[in-house]
Amino acid sequence: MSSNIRVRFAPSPTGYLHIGGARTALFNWLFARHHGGKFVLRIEDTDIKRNTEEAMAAIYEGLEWLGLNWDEGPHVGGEFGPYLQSQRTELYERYLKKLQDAGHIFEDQGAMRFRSPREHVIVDDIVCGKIDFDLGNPATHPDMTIRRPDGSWIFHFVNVIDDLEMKISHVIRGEDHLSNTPKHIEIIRALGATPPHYAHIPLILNRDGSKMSKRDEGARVEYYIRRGYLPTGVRNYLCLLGWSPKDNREKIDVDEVVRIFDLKNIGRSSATFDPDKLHWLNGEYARELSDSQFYALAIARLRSSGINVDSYPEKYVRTALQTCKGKINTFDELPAYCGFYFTDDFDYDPQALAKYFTSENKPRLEAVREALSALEKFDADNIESTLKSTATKLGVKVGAIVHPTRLAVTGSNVGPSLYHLLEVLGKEKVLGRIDCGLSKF
RNA sequence: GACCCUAUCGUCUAGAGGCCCAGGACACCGCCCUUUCACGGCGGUAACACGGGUUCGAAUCCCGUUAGGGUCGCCA
Repeated sequence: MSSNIRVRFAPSPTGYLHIGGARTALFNWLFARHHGGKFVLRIEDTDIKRNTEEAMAAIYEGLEWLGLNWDEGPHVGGEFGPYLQSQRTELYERYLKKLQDAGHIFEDQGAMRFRSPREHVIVDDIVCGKIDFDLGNPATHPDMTIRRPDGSWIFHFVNVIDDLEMKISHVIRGEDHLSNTPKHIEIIRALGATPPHYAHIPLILNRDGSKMSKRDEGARVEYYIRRGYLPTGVRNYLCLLGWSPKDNREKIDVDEVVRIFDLKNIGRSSATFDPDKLHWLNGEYARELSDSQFYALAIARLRSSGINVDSYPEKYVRTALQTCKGKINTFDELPAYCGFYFTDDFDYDPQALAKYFTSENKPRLEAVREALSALEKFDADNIESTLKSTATKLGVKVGAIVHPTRLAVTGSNVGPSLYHLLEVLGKEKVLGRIDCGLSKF
C-alpha cells in the first residue's frame, strides 16, 4: 500500500539546526509517517557565500538525533535527486527557459525577475484557512528576483521548482512563509502546474515574546544534545508546541503521535518555548531509562565533563551511577550530582555548611564516625541500622545525623541515598571524609 | 507604513453556543511520604485582552480597538 503523500524539510545550511526548524521537520515527518508517505530532505544551498559545512553537518546530526529519518535526500538518495540545490542548476535553467518562452521573465541589471500577473491569489491553507492576497500593488509586491546577476538562484524560484519536480504533495513550513506563498503560486501557475497543499505552522517565540533567533541560547538543537537531554524528551516536547493530542496527555510515545497526528489539530497561534516544561518532560524519559541505557549515557556525560571515570573499577562506577538513576532530569546535572564519587577534592557548599556544621552537630558526627568505624559489614542495610541506633542513642531524629554526615562525605546537602552512597564509597574513604568534615567545624 | 496571521492561568494547551463562575500539564505555594534531593500522592494561587453587537444564552459567531508576530531582499 503506497501513498502519494510526499513532504519535505528544506533547510539552508547557513547556521545551525534551529529548534523551530526541527519542529517543522518533526511535523513533516509525523505527517509522512502517519500517512505512510515519504519524508524528503532537501538542502537549499543556493546562497554559496553563506553556506557552511558545519551547518550541513549540524542538520544531519540534529535530525538523526531526533530520530527523524528521511526517505530521500543526502546520504540515502532517491529517484528525484540530487537533493542539494547546488547540484540542480541545469534543471533550474530549463524552467527559467520555459518561463522566458512564455514571456514571464524580464531582465533587470543582469538579474532575472518574474513578472507578477498582479491578481488576487487565494491560499487555501490547512492550518490558517483560506486567505485572499491582493498582489495588485507593485510597490508592496515587487516582481520577484529569481536569479542573481552572478547566475546563482533565489530561494523563491528553486524552492518552488523543486517542490514540483520532487512531487511534493504538502508543503508544511513555518508561518514566516505564509505571505510569500501567493507569489510562489504565481510561478507555479505560470508554469501551468498545480500548487501543492500548504500548511503553515506558527512560529516559536522566546519567553519575552520575541522570535527565537539563532543567537538565543537554546535555539539550536545542538544545545540540547550537548546538555544531556534525551532525544525522546525533546521530540515529545516539540510535538506539544502547537499541537495537542486533545486528551490531556503530555508524555506520549512517538508511535502514538504518529498514529493520531493530524495537521488540522495544529494551533494557529504562536507558541512560547518553555525550558522548564522541557526539563520536566525530559526527566520523565530519563526516569524510565533502562539501567544499561542510563549507565551508557551517564558515563559519556561524566567523561565529557572531565571526570576520570576510567581510572575507577567498572563495578564501582556502575554501582555509584546506579544510586543516581531516577534522580536527574538531564544528564548535565550528573557531574555536580555525583562528582564526589570520583574525587576527594570537592568543595563544601557554604550554605549547607552554615546550616549543618553547627556546634551541636559536631559530637553527633563524631558519634557517627565511631559507630561506622566499628561496623564489620559496610553495606547499606547495616549502615542504615547503625545510623538509626546511633540517633536513638543520642536521643535525636535520624535526620539530625544524616545531614551532617552527608555534608561531610559529599560536600552537599543533596544527593543519592546516603546509606547507599556510603556503601559505594567504602568504609575507609567514608571515615577519612568524616575526619575531613570534622575539621571544618 | 502596507498587507497577512494570532489573542483562554506566568508558559504549553483543552474548549468547535448551553456540560465552563472554564479542565489538564509545567512552574510556583502548602501538606503527606521520606535518610537529603527527587519521584509519587493530596490540596492551593492563577486565564477567556478590551468594547460593541448577534442570541433566550458566547471563551466559543460577527465588527471594531488594542497588543503581539510575520511578510514586503539580488536571505532562506
